[in-house]
Amino acid sequence: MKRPPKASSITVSDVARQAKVSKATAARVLGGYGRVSKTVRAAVLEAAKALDYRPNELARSMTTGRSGSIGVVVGDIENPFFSLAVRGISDAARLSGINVILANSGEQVEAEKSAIRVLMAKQVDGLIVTPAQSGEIAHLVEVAQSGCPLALLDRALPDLDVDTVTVDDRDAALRATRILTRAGHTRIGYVTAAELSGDFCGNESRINTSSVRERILGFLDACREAGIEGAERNIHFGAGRSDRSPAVTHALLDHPERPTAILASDSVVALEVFKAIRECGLRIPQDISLITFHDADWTSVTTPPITVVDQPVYALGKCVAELLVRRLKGDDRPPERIVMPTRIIERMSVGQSPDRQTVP
Amino acid sequence: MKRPPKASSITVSDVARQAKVSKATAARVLGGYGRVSKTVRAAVLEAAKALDYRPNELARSMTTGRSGSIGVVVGDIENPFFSLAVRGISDAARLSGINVILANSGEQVEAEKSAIRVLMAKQVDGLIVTPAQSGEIAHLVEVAQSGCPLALLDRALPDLDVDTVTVDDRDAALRATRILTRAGHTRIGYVTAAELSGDFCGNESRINTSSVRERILGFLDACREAGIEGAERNIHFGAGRSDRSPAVTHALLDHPERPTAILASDSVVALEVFKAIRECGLRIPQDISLITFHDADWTSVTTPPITVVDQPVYALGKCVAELLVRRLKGDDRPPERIVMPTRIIERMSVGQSPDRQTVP
DNA sequence: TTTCGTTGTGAGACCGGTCTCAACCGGGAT
DNA sequence: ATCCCGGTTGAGACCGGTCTCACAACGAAA
Repeated sequence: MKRPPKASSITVSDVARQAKVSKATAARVLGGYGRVSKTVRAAVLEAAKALDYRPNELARSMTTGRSGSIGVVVGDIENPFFSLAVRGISDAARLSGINVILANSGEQVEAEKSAIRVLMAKQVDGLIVTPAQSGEIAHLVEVAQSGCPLALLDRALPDLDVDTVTVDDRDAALRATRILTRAGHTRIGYVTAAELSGDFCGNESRINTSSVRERILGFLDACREAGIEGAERNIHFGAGRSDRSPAVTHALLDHPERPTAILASDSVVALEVFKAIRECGLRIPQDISLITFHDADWTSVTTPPITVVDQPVYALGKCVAELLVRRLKGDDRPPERIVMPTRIIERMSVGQSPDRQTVP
Repeated sequence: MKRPPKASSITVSDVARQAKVSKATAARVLGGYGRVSKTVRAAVLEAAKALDYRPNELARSMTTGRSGSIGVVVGDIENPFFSLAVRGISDAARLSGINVILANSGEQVEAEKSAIRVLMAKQVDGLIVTPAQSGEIAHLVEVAQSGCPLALLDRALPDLDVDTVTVDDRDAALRATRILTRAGHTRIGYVTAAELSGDFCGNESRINTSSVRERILGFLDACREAGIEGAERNIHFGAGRSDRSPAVTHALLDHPERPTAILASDSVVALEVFKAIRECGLRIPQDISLITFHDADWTSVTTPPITVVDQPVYALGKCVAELLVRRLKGDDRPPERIVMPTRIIERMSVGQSPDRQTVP
């Protein structure tokens, strides 16, 4: 307070004085509430223009209790999936005159908690979160209970009944995997960036992120359907942007029983896998087939172009934002859980299993 | 104000009452200023914990005049260049306990102005902007004059003397183009997403964005150096994410005198060009060579992998943010203009000019 | 002419913090 | 015993808005 670094700005009182009316009246016309006579309104407006008055949103928020902004906590803005979703969110928000405060959790619950704390302290009117862990959601429950509208993006939380927008992860994984099994693949690897606390051992309750779990479930469904046993052992965690990532993917490919097909959980992982496949001197799709979630722009320009699960990412973001905005406006219908459909874009990265070709 | 939607929260006064001290004293320990005896501090802290007190940052900002957040206005978050830069910014900001309010201008000056207005009204402590147009900077000048620290990212503004971080665009373009000219290319196209108001006609003052202008200047330098005439005619604007983009790139390639080499101004444009080249049935690098700015992750996995100008994007973001934070802390050295070096990563997308091969 | 209702305006409380200022306290110097 | 002093505390102003309430002015209805 000592040194207001900004040039002390024009306040309602200043305008009121200039227009020779009371602060209350000036505030009425400037704030656009209550009734004012035409003449006075004009006088105030003129004074405001002359003084170049700009309202202090902070002060306004202070009394109204509404800040006019929502907080968005995503796993990783750099992931094209999230940047596209964020654009969907901001576009929808802007349409309602709301702006977005963005925070990155880096998929770390602690960072997520801290971001939420900060955003709440900033009095955001609502929150959109892609929860990093479905195991640790106390902080989210707390938000919801505090009455702050909360919406979940891309990842559902069974125990948290709030507006949620996801895609049909399980079904998508099922369909994608089927493409692989129908091409005769029996050793199929699933690679995800998610980290696992402890060992998987086929116990899906260990998987903390709902979308990851659903996809794995869909993957296993398809494997089971095709009579593939022990598919659980081919699920690999911890790929993605971490330092360990190359190690994970290479370990996968160097293995004597390496998979003949891989399903990647997002485009960042897929890129890593794609690079690793090249480095190992393997060919797609002759030696190994690849399908990935997210139709990232680059997937269509590789040689061969890659078969993908196309998620309506922008719509996903737009949709949560719209849901949240509706809440802000006072809608109190029971929470919705919207599941958006995905479609598979078949390109050239899936081939017959080399196993099948050699056997007959 | 009628209906505070949030459950009315615990305030300093509540804590004070519970701890049986005055509001002032409670505020002192909660706000961490002034002197308080150990015993009283403990009592207040205990009361705060019991009541689950959380400070209202808005109220705090209100009196201090500092909001603890900075505004960032970028052209397009979806462009990997910007998302990476934004991560650099947020990482640096977080280290200083500052958070980031992100806004998208979509490269539209009006949207940029509006975003800045909103951010200023929200009392951000500082602003990082990638100005969409170097011609219209009145709003930025105003920000700077109002005493709000402002820093420019990726694009310099000669007439605006504030902290600026850019890359050596001109030199980078020169070096990249030289690679092309030295491979014998004489018909070289430069493709950028930037829009031009009016016709170019070789008049670089028409180009509104500094980085775009610098690059074009570098490009022309190299062409001139190689004795190529009329290179100006091979500069193409308006590619990128717009609807017209495919038209622009195709028109370029369908032209009878189509270039034998292309320099793309960013990875989004390059991807568009890459696709178009494929669709025209042309081969890289035999029929046409390609270099692009920004070492986007996909550029290394295409066939062939693409030669790029590698900009230190993350560092760029981190650096502006650090510069800005320094200002916030009261540093009043004269503004710095930092130009970061780029390097060219030569991959496989540049070949000898087919012209040269046929002639001798 | 009195009464009522409507409309426009001003005074001042309030939001939840920060910060100034004065009062109070006990102990050491005088 | 008196004075001074630093440490501690409480009262209350303040930030820049919003909003309640009281009141004045005026025209219409009774």
